[in-house]
Amino acid sequence: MLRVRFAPSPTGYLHIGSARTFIFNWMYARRNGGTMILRIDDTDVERNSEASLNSIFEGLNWLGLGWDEQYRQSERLDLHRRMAQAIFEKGHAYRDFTPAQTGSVDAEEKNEGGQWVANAGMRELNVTESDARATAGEPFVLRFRVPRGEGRAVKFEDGVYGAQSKEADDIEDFALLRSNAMPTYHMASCADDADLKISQIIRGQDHLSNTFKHILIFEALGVAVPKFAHLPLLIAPDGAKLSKRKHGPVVSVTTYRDHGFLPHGYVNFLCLLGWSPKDNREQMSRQEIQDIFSFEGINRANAVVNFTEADPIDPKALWLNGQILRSMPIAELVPLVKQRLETAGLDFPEDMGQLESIVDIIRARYQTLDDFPTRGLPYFADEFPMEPAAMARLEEAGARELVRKLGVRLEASADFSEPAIEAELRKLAAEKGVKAGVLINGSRAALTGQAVGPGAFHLFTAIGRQRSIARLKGV
RNA sequence: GUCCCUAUCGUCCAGUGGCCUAGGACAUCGCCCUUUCACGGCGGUAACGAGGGUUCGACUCCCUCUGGGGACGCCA
Repeated sequence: MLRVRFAPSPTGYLHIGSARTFIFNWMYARRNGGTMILRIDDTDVERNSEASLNSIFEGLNWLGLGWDEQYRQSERLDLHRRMAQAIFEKGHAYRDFTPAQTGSVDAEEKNEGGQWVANAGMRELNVTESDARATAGEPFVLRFRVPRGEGRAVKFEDGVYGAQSKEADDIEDFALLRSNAMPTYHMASCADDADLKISQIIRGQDHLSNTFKHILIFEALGVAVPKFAHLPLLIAPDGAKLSKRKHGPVVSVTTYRDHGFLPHGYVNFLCLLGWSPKDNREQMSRQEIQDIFSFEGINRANAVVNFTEADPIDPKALWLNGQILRSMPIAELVPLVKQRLETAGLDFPEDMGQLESIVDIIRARYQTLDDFPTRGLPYFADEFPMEPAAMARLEEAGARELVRKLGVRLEASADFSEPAIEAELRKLAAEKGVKAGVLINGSRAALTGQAVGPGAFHLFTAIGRQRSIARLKGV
């Protein structure tokens, strides 16, 4: 039975890279009829926060993909400790009584003298002394006894990166339990992976070198070693790993949501970052992606998420979202737009058909949900700004006067259908000896305050009889 | 510093020794469509990091270098 997991730590909001890891896990599980597990890795009591836990769920729920089982590591500490104890009893771990380092070790200091593998003397401590000091209450950290000096290599086959190998001598004696008896990430993660029968671990490439340690743990535990697949990292335009401190809120999933992205627009975009269907397809439904998702399509090099300080959204993501926005069933789009309008405190037609036709007319030139309450303001409110370019349209060739006149005529006419309006407009233009364009552009300016937009005749019906006439006469 | 990963247009991908005069998409520039704009259509600019091999033939395979990323915590 195929089982995969996504294991975020609640130490910040849902990161764009984490979201992609979640999506790839999800696609892989769904593609292969497996089980998707959400596991909250909250063993770092110091850094965990309820707020970030909420924001992770918020982000995940917005993606709308869901999961099958859910766990919290903090509720499974006994299991972690039991497994650590088992490793210790088998002789694969030892107590290290070296006092914890105080303060944060800065990078330069840490790198002095090359790689650290173990604290002197502790690995060799005999059982009697170790037991005595532990019984006396001296604090210790439990470390894995990495097989050393045996010329042993740890190997595995990565689903994305292929054959991987590392000399055990190059792996340090990593910690399993802290001196406060809390499991470390390595211990908790492996214990849970074993207990939850995770069969395939899909995670970021930043864990590639941890994998050798994890294999050591699985082996010491005497359980089946899961398969691994590591994903290339998402990096910033400056080449650095995406971080909140350096790159700000762009790394958060909520940034895209708040900019009016469709959940699937975001999912689609993220899937294209580091994965390819190999046939040049870009816009794909969830089902399409799910049907062909495989590790073969995953690239090995890191991918840059394109953004600038001024514009936090990747242009390709924006384009993709626009494509989806204008091609999705209108009935699915309207509720999302409605919600957006409500949030903005705007009015919209009660009549579903009317609302649908407005949305359908304007969505061709919009890219996000956010465009409806902003650029689409004139369609949902009577107060809207008159853009300078629109104003210019009204100033030329007596347009303003003609537009008013058109308003009067339309008011007098019972027929407010598009053909009738067009006929009326052209007739008026002919009478006054001006080009129809003057009236068409003038009307658009009067109706929306914008110099650009949908075809003018669609506009009248979208805005509605009452409003249109009032706006024409009021210029 | 040690170890691991990686390298095609500005960006995201395609390319698994001859189909490559290197393809698609975004962005960008131009034209068409549109009495506006967007959508759409057509076209342009734009890349195999460097040096060695292997081979009849390298973007593709090997080595070195260089660049980029990651790991090296009682963080995850």
